[in-house]
Amino acid sequence: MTLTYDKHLLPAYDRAFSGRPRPDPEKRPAITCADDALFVVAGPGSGKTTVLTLRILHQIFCGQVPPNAILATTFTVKAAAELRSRLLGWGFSLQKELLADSSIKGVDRQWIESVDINQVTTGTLDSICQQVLAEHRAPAEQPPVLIDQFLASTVLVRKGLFPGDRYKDPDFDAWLMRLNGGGAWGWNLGRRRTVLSTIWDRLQQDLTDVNALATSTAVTSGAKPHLLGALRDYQAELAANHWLDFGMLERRVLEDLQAGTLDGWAKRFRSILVDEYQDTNLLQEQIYFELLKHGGAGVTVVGDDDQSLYRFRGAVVELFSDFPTRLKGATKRKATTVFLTTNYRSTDQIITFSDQFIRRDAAFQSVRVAGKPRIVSPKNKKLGLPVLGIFREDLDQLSEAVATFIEGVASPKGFQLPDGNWLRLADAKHRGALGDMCVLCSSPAEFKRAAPARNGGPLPAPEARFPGRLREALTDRNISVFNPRGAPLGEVTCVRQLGGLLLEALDDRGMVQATDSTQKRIGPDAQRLFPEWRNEARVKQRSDKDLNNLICTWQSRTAPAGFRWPTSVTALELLYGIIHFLPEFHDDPEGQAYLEVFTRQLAAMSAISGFEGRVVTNPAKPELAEKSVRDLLCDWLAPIASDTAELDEAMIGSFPRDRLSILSIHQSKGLEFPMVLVDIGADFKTNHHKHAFKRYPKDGAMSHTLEDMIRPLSGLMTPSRSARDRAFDDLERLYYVAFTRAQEVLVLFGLNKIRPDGASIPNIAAGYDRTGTKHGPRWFITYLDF
DNA sequence: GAACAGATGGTTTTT
DNA sequence: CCATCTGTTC
Repeated sequence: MTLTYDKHLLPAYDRAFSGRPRPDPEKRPAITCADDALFVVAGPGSGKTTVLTLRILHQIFCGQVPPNAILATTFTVKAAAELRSRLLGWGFSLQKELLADSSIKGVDRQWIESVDINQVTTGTLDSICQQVLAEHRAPAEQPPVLIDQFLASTVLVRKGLFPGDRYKDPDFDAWLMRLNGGGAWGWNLGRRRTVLSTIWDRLQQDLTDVNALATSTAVTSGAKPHLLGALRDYQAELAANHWLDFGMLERRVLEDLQAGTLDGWAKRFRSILVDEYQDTNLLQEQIYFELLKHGGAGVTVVGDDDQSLYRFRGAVVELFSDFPTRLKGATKRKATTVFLTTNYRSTDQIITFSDQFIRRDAAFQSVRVAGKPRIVSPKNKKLGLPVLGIFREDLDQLSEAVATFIEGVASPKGFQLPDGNWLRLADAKHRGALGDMCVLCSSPAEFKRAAPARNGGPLPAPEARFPGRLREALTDRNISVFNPRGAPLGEVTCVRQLGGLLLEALDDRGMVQATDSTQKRIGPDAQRLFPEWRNEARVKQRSDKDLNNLICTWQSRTAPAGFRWPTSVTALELLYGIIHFLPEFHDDPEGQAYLEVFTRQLAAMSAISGFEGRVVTNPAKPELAEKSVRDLLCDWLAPIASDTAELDEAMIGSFPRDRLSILSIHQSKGLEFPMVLVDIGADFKTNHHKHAFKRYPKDGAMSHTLEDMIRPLSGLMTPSRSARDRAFDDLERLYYVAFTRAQEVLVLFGLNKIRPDGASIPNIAAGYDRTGTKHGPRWFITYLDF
């Protein structure tokens, strides 16, 4: 006898999670279907992770698939962690309950006892590829080293852009600038590097190479030699060091799979499951197909084409929508399609609004999965409130109004709606209500980029954007904001203090910082920020005697009596010495994330600096000592100041309940909140062409231009839709994701100029379609004009 | 409907 | 900084 879903798994589920409703029957085929290729199209809030988890557990417990023969991948680190914790949590509970079922006997019982859920392979495809290459290499082969973004960037600049002053070539520069889609404003070395590395990554993702680019007509003849030279030199430098960057990592795994050297690994899988498949690129698809060709594994892909947001990373949504055809072409298998359309997340009003939004634009419908049904509420639907709208004349009034609304909703009394009813969140008695809401913006940045100086005068102070104004307005109301991405790292107070203390301790009086050779390597941002950091450090030193002692000891490099100052000491030791006096770095979740930036960046720079992140003190050779400090300034602290080092999303575990979170729509993917406020146009004062791409694109952006350039050279056909159409598709998906994060209350806000019932500036999110027609679900927006 | 003065605003996402 | 948008005036 084998165990079944209905007789064993569901009863175990009931006992394990008493009170939680069973997964509805709609999910049954997706969980239990034994076909060897399953295509699950899962709308927002339809329980994607539940289905994936239960499908895996069903395969293990009922299908007796060994856990180590299962591979489950997702798209982001965060999603991977979530899937793993759900899988282990449910897996152990169900295992325990199945063992408590005395009707399960003999070999079945032995099987359940032998199961070790831990052995399921989960992770992002990148992390899995990294592991595979480390574990399965030929005995004599040198293991490839995966390099991070910082090192890759450094190599690209030093080996790609600098040699022969390539970046100064007018033709090459003009071509890069045009691809970037902007003018000369803010066009600096960092931007040039980003454009170049985007091209490089795209070549990998589309399974093309530099040589193919040589035949491209999209590269001007003046730019071509420099473009090819830069990319080839970068490639050669990585090869010489046995380095792999992110894109090459997956490429290597694909090549090894094709060559058969990873057969031992590939053949062990009996089931491969891929979450968020709508964001898969050609390279990743080919890895999955290659794995399937190697063994008899079944495949399950889950996703929603309407939520594909990562074109800039090479995602091609057609790989998802055409999955059955593409799978058949590659492996002769026939996929079974299952739609999950019941949304358990949101109220009926929000579901209807979102559904009308995504179906409103006729030109969008042809890129959606064929025959896709609309998302619907469950039978016992919660009607909920209408979608609310807060629109005001200017940024000042808007931030005040939104802050007043948030304060009201989070208060025990609540906020009175136009119909007289009071809106308050369940947890309003405590400040916990703030954790039940979030503000979604296309960018959480609190300040605009600084405008250029006038006539050589001082830099004007950067102007606040909506998130910054909202923070001010909420601070006045005694509500704090959680927005770790709101300011560049170098502008965050605790980062500035820590950075300044490190600078003071390492480089007393800025002797190293001021030397000429240093100025070449420390970028302008760091040049500007370092003195400010030092000032803040001195203020801190004056307030803490012990901290001051530590810094002074380092400055003089003298040990207490009876000890000798070491000739070489790691900067990590200094870092931990200092944060001992700065409690926010161990107590506060935001602080911990910032500390992690310092340690990660130090580790990264240690790999390329001859001093390995150490401080050398050698009176006989002062130039060595100086060089070791310079390396730390240039490759450790300067990247933090210039925002090259980035905050790791995974370090921000959960959002604090007592603060209002502000996040980008991309960051909100996969999350849900009882109340969501979406910025559909706090930035748009005029119908300005410069921000048209954020609301009503004129034509494609860099990712679309790159697709047009590289896809004809790759195995993928040239895109059938225009760049402009693809830009619209992307924008509609973005707002669809934003709207469907809300469980109970959805609030749209912006300036009056984009107000849906009177908008004068074209804006996808306010009901326009790409032909210029304004549609509306606008009749059921309730405007809050208090 | 042209010409002018004053305002406006600058891409964003990740392994 | 500087191209382009908006509103006003002729």
